[in-house]
Amino acid sequence: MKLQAIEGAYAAQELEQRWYAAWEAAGLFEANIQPDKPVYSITIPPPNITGSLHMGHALCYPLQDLLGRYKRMRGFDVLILPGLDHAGIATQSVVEKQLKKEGSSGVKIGRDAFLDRVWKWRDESGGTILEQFRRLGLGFDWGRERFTLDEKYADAVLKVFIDWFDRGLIYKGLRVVNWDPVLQTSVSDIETERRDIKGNLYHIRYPFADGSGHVTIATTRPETMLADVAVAVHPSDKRYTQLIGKKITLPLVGREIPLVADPYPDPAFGTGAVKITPGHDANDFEVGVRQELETLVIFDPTGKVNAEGPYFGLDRKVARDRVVADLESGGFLEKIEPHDIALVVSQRSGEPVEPLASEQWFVRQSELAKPAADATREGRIKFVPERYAEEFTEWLDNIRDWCISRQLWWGHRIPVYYTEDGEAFAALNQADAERKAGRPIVRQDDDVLDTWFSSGLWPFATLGWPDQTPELERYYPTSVLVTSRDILYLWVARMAMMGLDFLKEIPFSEVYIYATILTKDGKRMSKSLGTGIDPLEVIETKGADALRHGLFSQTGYNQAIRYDEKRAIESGHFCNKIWNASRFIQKNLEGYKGDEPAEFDTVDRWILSRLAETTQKVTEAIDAYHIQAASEALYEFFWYEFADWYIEASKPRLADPAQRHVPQWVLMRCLDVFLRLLHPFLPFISEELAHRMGFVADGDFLLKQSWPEAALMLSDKAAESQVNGWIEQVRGVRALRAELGIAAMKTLPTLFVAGDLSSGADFVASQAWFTSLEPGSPTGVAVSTTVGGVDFHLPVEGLVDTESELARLRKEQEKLGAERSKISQRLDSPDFVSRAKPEVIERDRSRVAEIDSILEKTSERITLFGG
RNA sequence: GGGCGAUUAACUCAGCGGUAGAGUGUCUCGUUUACACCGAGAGAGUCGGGGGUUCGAAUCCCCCAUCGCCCA
Repeated sequence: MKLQAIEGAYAAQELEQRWYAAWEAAGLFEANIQPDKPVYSITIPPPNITGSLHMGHALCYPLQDLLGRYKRMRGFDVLILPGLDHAGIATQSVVEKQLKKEGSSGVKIGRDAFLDRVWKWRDESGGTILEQFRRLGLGFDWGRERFTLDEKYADAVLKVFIDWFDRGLIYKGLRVVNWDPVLQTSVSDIETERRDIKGNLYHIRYPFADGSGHVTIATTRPETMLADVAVAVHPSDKRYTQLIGKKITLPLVGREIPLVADPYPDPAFGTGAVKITPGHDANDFEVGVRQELETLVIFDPTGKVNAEGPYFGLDRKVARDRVVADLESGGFLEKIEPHDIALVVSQRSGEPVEPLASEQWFVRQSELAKPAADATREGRIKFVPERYAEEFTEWLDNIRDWCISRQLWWGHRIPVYYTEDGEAFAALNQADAERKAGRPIVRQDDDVLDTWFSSGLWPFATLGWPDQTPELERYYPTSVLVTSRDILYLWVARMAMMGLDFLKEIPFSEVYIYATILTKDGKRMSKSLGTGIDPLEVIETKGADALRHGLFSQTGYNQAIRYDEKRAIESGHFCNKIWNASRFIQKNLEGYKGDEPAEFDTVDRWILSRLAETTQKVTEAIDAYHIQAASEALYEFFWYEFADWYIEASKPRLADPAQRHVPQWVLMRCLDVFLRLLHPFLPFISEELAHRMGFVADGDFLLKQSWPEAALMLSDKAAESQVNGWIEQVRGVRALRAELGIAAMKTLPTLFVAGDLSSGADFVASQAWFTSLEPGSPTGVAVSTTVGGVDFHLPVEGLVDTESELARLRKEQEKLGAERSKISQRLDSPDFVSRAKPEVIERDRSRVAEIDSILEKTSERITLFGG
């Protein structure tokens, strides 16, 4: 055993960087197919190549690191495969912005040159986030890093697309999609956000063509009336029954449109009559399909009016003002009411999304979703917390077809090739397409696939699929997916569907959804709002271990965490405590040989038993993803039991050469086991101390040590309850001292004791800071307390203020009296005595007896002080 | 409109049928040969409100309120 001195205060910075380099150099995180071991695998949620570390990452990835380290120590063959997502829109925007600065643009330089430019950006600055991951101490298999646009990965994407296309699951159709007029592409639902804004509800009169009056409709988007094709009312709405089928002359436009009956309008909303604009509203589009109406689109891809006439070329915002003004001057505007609107905004551009009917590629979902929903219902995919399973299956059961085309260049280009007459073939390349078509191909589809289409293949494409590689064979299905709630549908559901469809097996058996990190006052963390906290800054100032622990200590089955810097500071203090306790042990190893003692004292068995219990708790809590409980168990054991009591109690014994080998061994044993338990949580400080204490040899690593087995450790409940009793007694005596203003830790000569302390005398005397215990009562004035059936008398001749001592005793009397009456009330109830569990009744009875005995003594003491 | 979550000490959060807990902050005392990033002690809550189930409810059920998230 080789010790390296522990000196100075704990300083995270230097040791964290040093250890990460050593771990990586030693290939510690590489998965090597080890057939004799059970498998544990994770393919991490690939961050965007444009991403930079935020607090969500600082929780998500350390959680996976924790699980991986834990499983490795438990003897699993662990693979944690990292990688990056090409992030279509985000990346394209970054490069477009660069070009704009140079006075250029994608359109100017053309598709190929643009893509070269993006690849160049990716090689130079894409993926810095993976470097930042190393600062967090993440033990991922960097040699197996994957990227969703790798050549091999792209093959998997092609295969999936072609397969689905040939099976008729992929189709092209006219649908209303979320259109981003700035980025000029469709965006998926997840790429949009709702924002509640104050808007208006415009009531507009639509006159009947025959001049017989009008119907008033209410709308929040008057400008879209240019594309109206009907007005709808609910069939049961008596106000309109007589009018159904009449023709309406659309104001400003003059087109004749019908008044139709459809279940969509809510009679209670507005006037009950709704204008129908299938080209610019998803609900209206469905009405249009049902009512066989045509679809008009009046905005071009940039959001400007494309219809000939007075509004041509106006931006949609300007068009609204003009349309409203014209309606007003035409006498069509009945009123304008303030109205709250849930505006849908594109996350990427911040621009309100334009619902726009356009030709897009879709994947039929119901047939693919069913196996995923069934797998969840049957428990083959388990969610933690469980409540997400229902949410998940519900979504799958009501799934809508998936729009997979994006009007971008950066991504997997849709492998659809067209013949001159417009027939479409999905193929690996043009030659393959021509072979399939049996005639020349004139062009490939311009669009690329939704990024989620490729990331949906992540758990198996990263392992080499469609080839049947040894990795795929061994590590699929993966063990767990750790992810956040907001991509449950868009990513998790797709992986489940794709994995089940192509590999006939679920991609992961468990999904752990961790909490969203908010600011300390409960707001969303966002860079644009300036409410974000940079994890790297926390690492710089407090250490990655402190950051990890601060977040872990709040992570369980909750859905939100308020991050307060105080948590990381607190965790830093914990690190410091561990550091200093280790230093203390190291300084007290004189003559230590490392042999297990033949006999232990009660206090030794107490702490060893607590260690076993802690091991058990931590293990169970990790298995249940209740990381908070595991962190807490480690914290409480180390600080409140090991440091506060065992180390303190060991001091007198360490001073005695005849018996010091026993506490030395116990201290070392506890620290050794504790550091192993701590390692998955705080990998750096645990590694550093395990080496400095000589638990792990040079060139070896804590990660290669075995996880402690609670079942093999000493458990001694009798010792636990005995020492817990002594601790209570020490606390009672200390409180007495404090009441009298006697300094803590200032050793006093004698404490008188009446009652049976058994072998706890030394413990109580030393911890309550007395030189010796003497049986019986002192002759002079004393203050006294009774704990656990033992009376303690502290002689205080001349020290005590009679009045304040009387007050103290009366307060105690009152407190005990209140407790007694509460319990005896319970015991007096026949229902309680006949129905409650015997041990509960027994506990109450003995407590009443104890209180009575203390009360009796308290009265005596009051009398003694002349009360 | 539907669903989910939260509401516990001044603040941040545990506990989730059997005597209300922690950290931070507050007050008092203390530098003792691991640690003042420390130690000792104290004070602080009718566990959001109202019903119900139970011998017993912070904990289970129902209703309501407030806040947050998701879906429409």
